[in-house]
Amino acid sequence: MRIGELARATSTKAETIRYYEREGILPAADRTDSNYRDYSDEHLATLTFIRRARELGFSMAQVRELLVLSDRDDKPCGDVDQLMQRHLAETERKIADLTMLRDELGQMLRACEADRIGECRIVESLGQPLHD
Amino acid sequence: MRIGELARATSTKAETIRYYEREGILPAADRTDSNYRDYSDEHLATLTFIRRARELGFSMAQVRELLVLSDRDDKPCGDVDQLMQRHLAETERKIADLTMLRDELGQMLRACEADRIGECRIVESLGQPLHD
DNA sequence: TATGCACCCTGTAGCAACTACAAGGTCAAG
DNA sequence: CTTGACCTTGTAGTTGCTACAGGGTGCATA
Repeated sequence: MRIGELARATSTKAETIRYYEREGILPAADRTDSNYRDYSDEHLATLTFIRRARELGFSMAQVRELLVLSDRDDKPCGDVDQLMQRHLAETERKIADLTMLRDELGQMLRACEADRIGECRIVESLGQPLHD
Repeated sequence: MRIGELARATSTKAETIRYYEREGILPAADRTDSNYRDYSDEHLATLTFIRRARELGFSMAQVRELLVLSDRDDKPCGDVDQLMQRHLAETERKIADLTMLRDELGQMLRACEADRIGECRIVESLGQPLHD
């Protein structure tokens, strides 16, 4: 299949596919006589894998690792599992951070509401020093 | 104060401060005879504001807006409030996304656990097509 | 006075992970 | 034979910094 078809099949832009090839994350495709890229079903599977992992928040470097691990038949589970665990922990940290952030934003907005008669306090509260 | 002192006072790298100046987000400082930047307390207040807003997840463009709004004395509250509301909503969306992600990662890991005797299923489940 | 060291200056290039052109080649339909 | 959709390469832009390189300044100490 040509790059456009692969792009549609994986909800990926053709430019992104070429970028993955340049980065060595997706193997280069065969070429037709007119120099068009000609992808196989294996390419489709690999790109699907890459996009799914990216969608799950894995970095390109992590996707690279996952691809190497998924290629090995000998007990890859331990390594993959570890990568997933680490990623899960990081995701939970992000959620916690964003939740604190949300609470802080909510507080600021409520402070503003409560202060309708007087002055808006949002701007002032943004001027408070950082809490390291 | 010189750039290093301002940097320490705001937990910001000097390079970042110069970057903010280049971007026009922090006003240029006076210069000493030896061409060193010489910052005022107002600069300190503005940079504190910027860093706090960035820490709260506002983009540079949003910080720019906030700075303009916070400079106006005439009822800026409505506009600031709206910006905050939008940012809050976006933050909540991100939390929801990450929570789904976390659940999915957790499921994959459990599938792997349950399958110790057989084969690891993480790699396969990563190969599933994307859910648009 | 010399020297060392911390600090400052400008300018440029790099990071992640794409995205968006520009300028041109290919192919099938009408 | 032309139109339009597709493909090619190469380069530059995005966001928010960060990291040099290669030089100048300011102050304490030997």
